[in-house]
Amino acid sequence: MRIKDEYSILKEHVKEKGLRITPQREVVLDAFLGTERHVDVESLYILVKKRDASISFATVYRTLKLLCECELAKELKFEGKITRYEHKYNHKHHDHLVCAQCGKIVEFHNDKIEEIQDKVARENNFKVLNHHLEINGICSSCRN
Amino acid sequence: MRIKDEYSILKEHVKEKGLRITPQREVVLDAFLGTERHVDVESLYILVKKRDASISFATVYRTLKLLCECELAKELKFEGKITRYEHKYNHKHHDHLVCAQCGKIVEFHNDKIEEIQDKVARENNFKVLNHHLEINGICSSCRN
DNA sequence: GTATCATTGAAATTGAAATTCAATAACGAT
DNA sequence: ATCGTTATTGAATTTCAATTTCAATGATAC
Repeated sequence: MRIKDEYSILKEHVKEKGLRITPQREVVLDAFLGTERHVDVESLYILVKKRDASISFATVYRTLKLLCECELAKELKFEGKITRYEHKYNHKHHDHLVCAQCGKIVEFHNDKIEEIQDKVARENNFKVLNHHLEINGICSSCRN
Repeated sequence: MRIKDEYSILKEHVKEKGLRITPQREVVLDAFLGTERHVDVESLYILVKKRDASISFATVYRTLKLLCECELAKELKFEGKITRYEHKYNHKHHDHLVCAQCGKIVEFHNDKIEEIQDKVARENNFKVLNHHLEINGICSSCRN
């Protein structure tokens, strides 16, 4: 079985839901895949507009929802910030360091933290669905 | 120096800001201190109303803001949930387990996690301001 | 007592996000 | 290709939490 690309994943997902791939949805997908990570809806909307000015905010929202459903995208809600979306396909789980001043986002992963989280959940008889760890601070550039 | 009680802390804080303690603010403080933890604004408003029906939503919001400023309260923004407030005075830092089904909130603290977080931040040249760790899952009652 | 300034409640506003709706476009069956 | 069905679209509206405005009121310092 070959590795499915993002387009096929979305196609399959919408098919399963009895929906369709449309030119608009393709544009939103392309724009999303073409961005750097952690894009917000507003910025993505602007990028989408560059490719097709007739596409609405609503369609961007709706398509992002579809992308999240099929795990091409992941919604990120940092404290006090607006919702962002990052690429999820072919990306391992990770947490984030966020600079409170410039907004810079650094991804990190730590097995030990994951492990302890699972342990804590187990001790409290919780079945883990997901977790959110966000460290807010000031990055080195902003400290100079 | 004797331990200040919550009332004195608020009093001092508003004084510093050139503001005043008012009957309404006292009622909101009392209601907040009298609740269980993790109260949302709506619920607190209802509790406040029981003591003084003339107090408005705006005053509850404004007073909660004051309580957060002087660290009597802490704002909690769990993913996809409305803002909640917990008692902060005389309470150690902790993280939360949240049941996705019944909303139950369990507090926990783990030194090792804190330690690793600091290490990760240091490695990335971030000066930590705060962090937010939230584990979402299903509690034991909801699994039965 | 008076001038000053914080406080209040009601209502309006904000801002992000989601939804409604009539018009349109795509699909499957024939 | 044509038809009927059903998803999709963009514009506008709505939702919802949260905040702010504003005129009236109340407290404080002098």
